[in-house]
This record gives sequence, structure tokens and C-alpha cells, in this order.
Amino acid sequence: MTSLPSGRRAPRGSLSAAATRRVERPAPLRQAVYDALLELIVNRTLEPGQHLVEAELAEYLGVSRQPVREALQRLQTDGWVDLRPAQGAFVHTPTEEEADQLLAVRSVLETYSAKLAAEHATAADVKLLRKLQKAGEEALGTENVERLVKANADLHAAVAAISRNKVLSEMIGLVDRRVRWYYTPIARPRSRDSWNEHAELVTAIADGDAERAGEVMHRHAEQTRQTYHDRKAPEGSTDSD
Amino acid sequence: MTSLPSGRRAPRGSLSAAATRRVERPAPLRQAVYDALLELIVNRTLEPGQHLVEAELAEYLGVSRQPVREALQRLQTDGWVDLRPAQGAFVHTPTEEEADQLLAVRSVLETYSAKLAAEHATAADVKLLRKLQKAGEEALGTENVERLVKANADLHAAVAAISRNKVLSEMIGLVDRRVRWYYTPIARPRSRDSWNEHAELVTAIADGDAERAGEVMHRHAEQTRQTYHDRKAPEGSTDSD
DNA sequence: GTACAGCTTTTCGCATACAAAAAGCAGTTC
DNA sequence: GAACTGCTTTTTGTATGCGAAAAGCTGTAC
Repeated sequence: MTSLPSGRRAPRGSLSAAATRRVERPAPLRQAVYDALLELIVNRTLEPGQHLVEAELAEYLGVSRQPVREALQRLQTDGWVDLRPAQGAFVHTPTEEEADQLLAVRSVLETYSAKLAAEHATAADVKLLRKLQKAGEEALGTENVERLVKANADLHAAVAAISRNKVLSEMIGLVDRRVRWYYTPIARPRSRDSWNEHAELVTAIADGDAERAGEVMHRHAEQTRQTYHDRKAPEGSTDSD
Repeated sequence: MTSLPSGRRAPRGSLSAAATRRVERPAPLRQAVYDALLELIVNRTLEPGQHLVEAELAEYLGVSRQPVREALQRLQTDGWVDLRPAQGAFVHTPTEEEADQLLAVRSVLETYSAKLAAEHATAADVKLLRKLQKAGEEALGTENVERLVKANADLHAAVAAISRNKVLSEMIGLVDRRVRWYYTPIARPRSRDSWNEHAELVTAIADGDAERAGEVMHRHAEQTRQTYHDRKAPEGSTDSD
């Protein structure tokens, strides 16, 4: 039948009031495929511009075309691939313009995030930030680029989480990840400056100084943006973020 | 075969250098379904919390489950439905908290958008804004709520477009639409205040005064946010945006 | 030798089929 | 009468099939 609003509703009355958190999830295959493809894109196994053939990916991942299709569509809405109408998926090729626009948006969002974080941070939050800061500075010592990049991402994600604005936090997550993708192959993440700025930021948040936290984050983000622009200059100061 | 990075590349050499813009598009069915479902959600035919059964929607729209599934997934990533793991799609139920967070993010994004617009606006841009402003004020006279809402959305979208930041513009589009969904049933869009603020905004942009444009937009957005909070009070000043 | 036309191959888009999980219902037991 | 157990129904998740469009290739004409 074609009657649409046939609303099925809440299952039934209250049985066990306490919410039992389910630990095992049925593993939604499309999600696994999404993660796998994103990983392949981020680590450059799948190069920008490359044509992604559903059947090939399906066979490579050992699943059918269906989950692959679904993953590709989500990858499109998240900006990782372009889905040309009757032609299939192509790994997105970032342009200069787009990268700069993303960096600009990120700057705005992160600045606001820092402000909110300063207003909401609890003692436990500050403790976490200090821990992440320490991890980052330790990673600085090693030559482990991947670890440094992760430490950086973790700190920024933590600040976003402390802002207590989930919408903002998710948005930052998406934008940040893409920025990092564009930026990573260029930046040689060896700069100490970035982590000095992080330290300033953490202090401002710990003090509950929203204005200052916002200002520091803004400076930090714009510095990154500048570095991105100056990257063709042989000896610009690089920045791990 | 399972060899993955089999990179297919640029089709061939340059044939016709001039880009021929194709006017006819093959109508991607999933997109049509997405639009249809979004419309049904926004105009409340599909109520928040309602369970969306793929087969029913498919029959209702006269297509198979496949395009419906794809549309539902995109609707999820855009925040319109929740896709519970093995249970299907449910129209998203906005919470107070989420609405406020969206309003906050919108405020930040639109403020930045206004600043950029003031920096980039050409004479033609200003002309367009004035036209939209005029259309809005005319709509104010009528009792046509839908028209007023559209005029409002158009003006904000125009400002975002003038910012020349596509990433920003798309984000604002998504956030704005959701905000409007939450806000519409509450706000009785009859206030003149909103359009007075718009007039101020257009003037600031025309003057190329980024600081002022940003400030006006920020005030405008925060006013909306405040109105949303005060809506339980019987005689709060309502605002069409 | 070059360019066009028609054919073949590949690949997507949509539809359908099947399996598995969840929800709902009924029967039974205490 | 209430609660649990097992079965049936419904709905999702995944796989496969088929038609159509696009790309690439081959052959031919000039």
C-alpha cells in the first residue's frame, strides 16, 4: 500500500529502566569500507584524481559492490571523492583555492572552539590537555612524524570536545582531517613553534580566559595558513599543524 | 584481479580546449529522492522520530529501495535522519541543546561570511543584495510566511556566495537549513527588526566595511538565538530569521 | 597521415533476490 | 495474572543481475 505516514513509534513501555549499553555492535560493513577507503586515500595509496572502480574496490576489500557504493557516496558528501554523474568516483583533487578556504573556515571554527573551551573547561579537562601537550612535546623529540601528527590532532580534538558543542566538534573534525590531508605532504612537522603555541593555548584555557584562548588559537591557525602559502619558499618556518 | 592501485588517469590529450558545459544532466535518481524526502521532512509530513521504512518510501516514490537507501544515508550525514544500525532510519528529533549549538555555529560562520562579503563585494553584488532586500521588505507586507522565509534564506545565501568561500558557503547552507527547520514552527516571522538589521548589513557590505558587517551580522544572529531561547515567553519579539 | 564513424568494452545506475537480525506475538508456566 | 520462552513477521544488510551510458578502439575515407 502507498499510505505513507504510517508512523511506527516507540516500541513499548518501560521494562528495565537502566540503559544497558550494548558492547557488541553488528559491524555495519559500509562503515568498515568507509574507514578502509578513507585510510587508503589519506595515506595516498589512492592518489588524487584516480578513478575508483566499484568492482575493483569490492574485490580488493572482499565485499560486494553495494557497501562500496554506499561508502563512496558518504566519502563524497565528506569531500574526499567526487562522484561524477554517470562516470563513477574519483579521488578528490584539492585545489589551492579550496585548501585556503578550508584553512580559513578551520581558523574561524577553532577560534570559537577555543573560546568555548576556556569557558567550560573543568579541572579534569585541563589535566587531559596537559597530558596531551606533554605527549606532543615528547613526540617532538622523536623523528616519528606520524606520532607527532596524531598528537596534534588529539590536542585539537580535545579542545573541540571541551567546548561542549557537539555540532562544532564534528564540523572541526571533518575540516581538520581534510586540512591535514592537504597539508601533510608539504609540512615537515618538526617545528617547535606549534607546540609552544599549544602550551599558551592550554594555559589560557586553564585560566578560563576565553578572549585570550581565542586569540591564541586564531594566531595559531593563521600561522598555519601562512605557512601553507609560503611553502614554496625553501626555508619558511614549518609547522606541524 | 586484486591489484588495487591500477590508476586510470586523464582520458586523453586536449581535444576541444573550450569547456563545453553540458546543459542536460541524466537526472541522478538518488538526488531526486533525496530532495523529495528532505522536502517531506522539512514540511513535517514525515514527523521527527518517525520510522522510515525503505520499502514504503520506495513504493510511495515509485522507485526501488536502492535509491532510497542512498538518499537516506546522505540524509543522515547531513543530520536529517538517524540511521540506527540494524533498525533503519528515523527522522531526527532535534533537542534543545542541539538547536542552540547549531545557532551558535551559524552565528560564527555567518559573521565571518559577512566580513568576507564586505571585502569582496562588487557593484553587481551590492545590486543583487539591494534587490533581495527589497524583495524581503515587500514580502513583509504580505502575510505570505513562506515567501518571507524564502526571501530571508535568499539574502543570507547571497551574502555567503559573495564571501567567495565555497566551503564556507556550503557549510552555511547546511547549517542554515537545519536551523530554519527547528526554528520555523516556533517563530512567527512577522518582525520588521530582522529586515532592518539586514538593511544595515547590506549597507556595511556596500561600504566595504568588513568590521562593521561582521558586527552587524553577529548581532543579528545572536538576536535570533536569543529569540529562540525566549520563545516560551508569550510576547517575546519574534524574528523571521 | 589524419580525422571521422561505428562498434566493442567497460562501468555505472537501478532493480531484484536472498540471508540475517530485530521486533512483535502467542503460548506456556509459575 | 504476570513474566518468560520460542516462533512468526517484518525490515534491514548484502549480494547479484540487467539495461544504459560513456569511454576506448578499430576500420575506413579523404
